[in-house]
Amino acid sequence: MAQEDVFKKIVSHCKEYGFVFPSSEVYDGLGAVYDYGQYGVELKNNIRKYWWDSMTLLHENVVGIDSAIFMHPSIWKASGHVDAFNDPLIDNKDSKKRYRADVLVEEYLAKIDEKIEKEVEKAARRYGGAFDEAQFRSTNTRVLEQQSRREAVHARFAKALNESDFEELRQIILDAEIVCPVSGTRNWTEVRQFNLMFATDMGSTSEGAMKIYLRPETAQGIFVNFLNVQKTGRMKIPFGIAQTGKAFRNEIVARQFIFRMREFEQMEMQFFVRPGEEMEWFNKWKAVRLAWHKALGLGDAKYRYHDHDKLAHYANAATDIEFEMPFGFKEVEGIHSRTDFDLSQHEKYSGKKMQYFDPELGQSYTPYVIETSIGLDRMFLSIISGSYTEETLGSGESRVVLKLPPALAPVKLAVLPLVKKDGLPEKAEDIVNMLRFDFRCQYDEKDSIGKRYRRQDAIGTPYCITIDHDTLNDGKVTIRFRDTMEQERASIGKLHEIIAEKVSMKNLLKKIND
RNA sequence: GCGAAAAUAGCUCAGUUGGUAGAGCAUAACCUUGCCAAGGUUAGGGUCGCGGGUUCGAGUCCCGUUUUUCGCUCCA
Repeated sequence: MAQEDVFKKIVSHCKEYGFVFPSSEVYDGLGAVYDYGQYGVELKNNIRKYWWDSMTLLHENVVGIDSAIFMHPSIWKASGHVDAFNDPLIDNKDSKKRYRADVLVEEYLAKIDEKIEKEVEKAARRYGGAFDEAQFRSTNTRVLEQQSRREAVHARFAKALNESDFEELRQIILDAEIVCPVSGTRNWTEVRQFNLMFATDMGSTSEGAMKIYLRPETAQGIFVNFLNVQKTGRMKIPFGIAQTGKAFRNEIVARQFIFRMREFEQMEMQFFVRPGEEMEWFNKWKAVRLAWHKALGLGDAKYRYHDHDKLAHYANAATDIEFEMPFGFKEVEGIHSRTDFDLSQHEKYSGKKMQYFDPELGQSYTPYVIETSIGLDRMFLSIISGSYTEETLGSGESRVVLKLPPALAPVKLAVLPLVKKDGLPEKAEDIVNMLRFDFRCQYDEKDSIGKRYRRQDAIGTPYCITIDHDTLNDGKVTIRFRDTMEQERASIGKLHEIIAEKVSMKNLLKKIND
């Protein structure tokens, strides 16, 4: 079966069985926004809990916070998002390629510089030792001509950028006769600005309103609370702050189901270390995070690291953990060594000191930061993708089963009376009432037992408990296992213990260290 | 954002040269069977994505639009 077909089936399955719905579907949907359904929300909550517990229970020096989505607008200036998320873009209509308009002009200026240098080199070779470079630069007509071209463009360019005058920016590109490197034509669109941050107004009157942004990442809420947590929690470096929450990006292209959404949830941990020790911690967290993924048991071969060659402005090392989705290996988590960039920026913009006094070293410094940042929705998609299985049974029939890690499954067990008479439903209800406080249970008496097993398979319920006529006499039930379809008899009194062992978050967490 | 394709019931799809909307599965009720789905009877569910146009008449032809998928592009 082709990979795209599998992906389509997964998307359909998510909708048909109440995991993920397109947002606002009755109004034709809203682009790249999705809602989680009755089973989706359980799975998502369980993934979040797995992450949260692994961070805050397994590491005594990692604590959590929950910062607000609204933050002071200056935070996004300090972080670089206001600049980086406001690129002026221009398309070439022939090649269909998109460029940053400012980069096109900068490249053009760099080319003129190259030409001038070539002229100088040529002249230097020709005149040998008697060459007076400064005089050549100030008198040679070709150099002067290039120089004046460069200066004219540069002056306009600086002004246009400063005033965010995109019409002028386009005019500069046209006047300079800059061509598309691919098509070689000058058939350009307008220069457009893509603001990747969502904005809204705080303050109820239009005059007093302040433009604020919906956070494009949760990390900054941790950085600006760094000292609050350090001081009130008596934290000593190295320590980490974890946070989960929604973030918002006005993506130009948002696609591939819940892989890239405009509203999404991040699970981030910023770990503060001594300067100079960052690579050691970077490597440690790389290993810890991969172990967390692998403990889910979806298959070690489905994960790989992808080290970044090109680093973001704040990082001195970065790697992704990629998962093999139906549409290829894709990033689900990023691990970045962010240096002291963020804390230094906030110190600069806020005017408040963001330093830590290290009693062991007897000195103050701005800590370096290792970030682990994982997309909860991407994690959800990777787990669904890795769990979705179509099987042909011995009888020639087929079944669709979500082989979810039991600790993450939305429903832990289904209680099924073999027939809906002779007191079996009543017995089943008793068992549900006994177990419902600890496990999400479902009771189902409709249709044949085989059909009910298939329904539970489709939502990934790891265990089915079946009550038959013998149960009324010997107090034993059948436990049917989702993945193997094998069955075993067990007494009702032991059910809690057996189920707990298999679905507990604790046992999943223990696997991380194995 | 550009290009291409698609959109009919919860899902998968059919629907003739334009003539008042169909199937299977799913769902609900009752009966029957009872350890790996698809026995019987009955019921609910669609303004054919939305808006305009052509026509006596549009699910079907034309235009626009929205959403989705694929490719490009972008990705802190």
